[in-house]
Amino acid sequence: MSAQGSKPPVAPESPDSKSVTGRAFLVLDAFDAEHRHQSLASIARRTGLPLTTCHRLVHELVAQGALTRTLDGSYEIGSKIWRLGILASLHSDLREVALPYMEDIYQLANDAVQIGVLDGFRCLIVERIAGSRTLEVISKPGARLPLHASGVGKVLLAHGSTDLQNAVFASLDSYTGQTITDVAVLKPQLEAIKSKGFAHSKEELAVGATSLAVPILGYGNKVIAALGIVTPVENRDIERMVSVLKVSANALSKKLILNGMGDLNQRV
Amino acid sequence: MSAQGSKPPVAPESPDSKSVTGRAFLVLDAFDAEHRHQSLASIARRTGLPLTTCHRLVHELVAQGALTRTLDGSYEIGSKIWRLGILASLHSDLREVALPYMEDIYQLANDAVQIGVLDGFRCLIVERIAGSRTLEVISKPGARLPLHASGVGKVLLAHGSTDLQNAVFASLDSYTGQTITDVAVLKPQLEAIKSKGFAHSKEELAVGATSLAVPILGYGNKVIAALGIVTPVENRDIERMVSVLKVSANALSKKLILNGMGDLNQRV
DNA sequence: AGTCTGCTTCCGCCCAGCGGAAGTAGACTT
DNA sequence: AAGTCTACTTCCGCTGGGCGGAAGCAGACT
Repeated sequence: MSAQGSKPPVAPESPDSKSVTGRAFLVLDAFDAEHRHQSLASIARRTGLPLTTCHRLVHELVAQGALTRTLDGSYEIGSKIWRLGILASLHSDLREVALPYMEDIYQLANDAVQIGVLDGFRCLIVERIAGSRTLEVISKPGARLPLHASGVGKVLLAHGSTDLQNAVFASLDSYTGQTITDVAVLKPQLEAIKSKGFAHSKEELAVGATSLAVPILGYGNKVIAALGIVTPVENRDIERMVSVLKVSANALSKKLILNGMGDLNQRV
Repeated sequence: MSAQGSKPPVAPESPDSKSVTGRAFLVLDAFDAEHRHQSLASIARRTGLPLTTCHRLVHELVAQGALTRTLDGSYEIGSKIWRLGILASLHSDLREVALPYMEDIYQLANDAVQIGVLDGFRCLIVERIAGSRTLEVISKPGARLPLHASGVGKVLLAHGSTDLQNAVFASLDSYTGQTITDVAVLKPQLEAIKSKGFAHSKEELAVGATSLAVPILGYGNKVIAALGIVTPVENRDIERMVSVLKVSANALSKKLILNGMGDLNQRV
């Protein structure tokens, strides 16, 4: 271990199949929006666990109610996990309080509105409002967007620790031709986001999707979340939309602090 | 064990701290709506696990993102559990589809509207709409109501297997003076619910809360959920409300089957 | 009959998990 | 300032639960 004294950029995203709980969560992590129903064999394949081991774990998880077996024999996330999940402050605090504010913005903008928090080296989308007209992007609740290629992500990255930034800089994956993969370009942009108070992302994550985002502050003016909109085309009236977002974000910040929710802290 | 050949009424609710995953979920189960934030010691106390063991488990769970440590040193459910939870069909299928129908009912009734499914020997509340005016009952999403003392619960119980019914009959806890604790009273009522197509519960779970509920059908007319309203006082116009509920429930049933979601099957 | 792929049961080896004991840190009392 | 809480963390040797290869079972496709 060295990496210049700062935390090496490997840290998260590594459930580490060593411990039993590690393996159990490897199994659970095999499930995502595209793989909500899976056969035992599929889980084993995706986790890399030996079939027998996987079989035992899956059965234990079913016994716990963490997984459920459906009629066709495949497995899916069970009610216990759902029940526990709604106890997370992401859901019962942030989401609950933010929704009305998000709806206000939606009324004005008619574009998809989203709110996200820092989760490891990604931006976790906590809630999203979108009309049927809106393009169906990859940012449903629960999605984890890259920090360097989305409006909300950039806000969190700009206000994040240098440790976080360095870790992200170390692997700037490209998604479209517009994705910023050069630290020399990204770094000044993050500075601008901090000074101007909003982030802008033009088709950096998906072609045709442009986004604007502003920070939401908690105790001690610490950035605890990001609020943003995603528009299908380049929005001409950036200034106006930024104003709308800022007003809502300020109100939301105050409301959160007032309700004693000014510390949705992540990080281990 | 005997219990007349049928499954003994002990079966569920027993995570069985033997296996490691069992213990891990014991820890997670220590969290509920009243205990969303807990200290390590509190978790150890509530689970009955030795402090050291609990300490190790909690740390592993934090490393997995299943728990998060907050600023004040206490723990709460982490983002991973939340992320996984929204993949459960309860959330992404039932809840999503049912909400519009529930809002329709809310417009007409202006009482709390709720939808629940069978979860073990309880009725799990999947979603709920309630105005600020509405009394703050115990039935938030994620709550697990007794089957014999709530409208939605009774619907599920009435259409449940005899195994389920016998298990429930074995322990009819009392919540108010109105709670039905006598099988001889409950049994005919369940029959009536099946024939009349709706359940009625008058202050059986909480004083001042009366409820009406109807079944939601899936493939093969199997009851997969219950839709109900909770009113603060005895609703004079029962007939009308039952009609409204039945119309919505029918429409919802059709929609669910149409979308290929006619099998939100629980049970191990 | 032959050969898939997918799931389940069996069983002996061994290391990961266990938890008592002891140590650290803060808060509150005397 | 010494004493005593309660809350958390680290250490370490013992052992039983987890491990996973192998083999058995069931259906589907050739």
